[in-house]
Amino acid sequence: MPELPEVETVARLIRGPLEGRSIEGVRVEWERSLGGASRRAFSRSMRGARVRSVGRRGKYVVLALERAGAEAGFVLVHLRMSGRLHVDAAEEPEREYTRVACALSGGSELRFVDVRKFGRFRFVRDAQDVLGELGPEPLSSGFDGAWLHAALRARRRLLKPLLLDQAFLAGLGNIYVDEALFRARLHPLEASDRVSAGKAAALADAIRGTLTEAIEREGSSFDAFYRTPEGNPGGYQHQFQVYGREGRPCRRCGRDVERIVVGQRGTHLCPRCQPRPRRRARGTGR
DNA sequence: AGCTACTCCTGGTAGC
DNA sequence: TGCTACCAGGAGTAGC
Repeated sequence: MPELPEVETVARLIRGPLEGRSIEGVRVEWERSLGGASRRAFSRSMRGARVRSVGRRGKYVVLALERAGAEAGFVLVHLRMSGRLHVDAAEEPEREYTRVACALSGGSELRFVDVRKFGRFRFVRDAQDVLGELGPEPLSSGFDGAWLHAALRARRRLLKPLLLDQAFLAGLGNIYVDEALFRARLHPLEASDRVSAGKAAALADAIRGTLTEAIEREGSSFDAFYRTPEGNPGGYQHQFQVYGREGRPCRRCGRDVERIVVGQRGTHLCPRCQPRPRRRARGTGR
């Protein structure tokens, strides 16, 4: 599933072919991919605009648009489970499951392909309306052990659901949360406000390290869905320590990796490296 | 405040 | 072989 490293890879690879191109026409095959806008309104907003820049915030690919050199809104693409972006020559055969396509100057086409239809290809006037709700970027300079420790203590939540909360920290999904918690030797059911400063620092390092290494390998292709815009699978799935490895030996200690369910999410951990938290004593705190 | 359950979707797969 | 039932999963929402 595309998380921060996959989205970063996509943004980097479509930047070259997209920046500076004008949008000459749009085709909408599945209207709900637009996230509420009508085909007509979407078309009107897009047609004639030029792609000024391509970036990423959290799990969003962000296209900044301009008209006559002035800001003209943004496209926010969320790939969710099965979304992909490709820039193809217009004469290339149609891709199966294409939901939205934008014809570009120079004879290419930006194609949003999404088997499961959960992804979104939205036009917004003000990107901050959406991106402003997100927590900090884990690879930004402001994210470190001290920040994380304070933020964890300000909440009373289970670690895993909190790290998946995009308003808390932007960009992590199911895979990288499991990998980062393993690396920091923290159990996913640990209470956020019981994580020590030292453990929080280890977790911050684990998050940054996992994401950085995954970006270097162009993300993870655990299932058939994620491919880079060039059609290649990522390579980080070969580095997984726990995700998808239930019943197989922990690479650190040899104990079988376990799979539990936390907040309706499949969750992978080594029961020896990540010991179960002690139950909070009744009446503690507050 | 934070938790659970449900919804959106479809290809793949387990079970019969 | 061919059918059905169920599953994964990010995020939004409702209800407790």
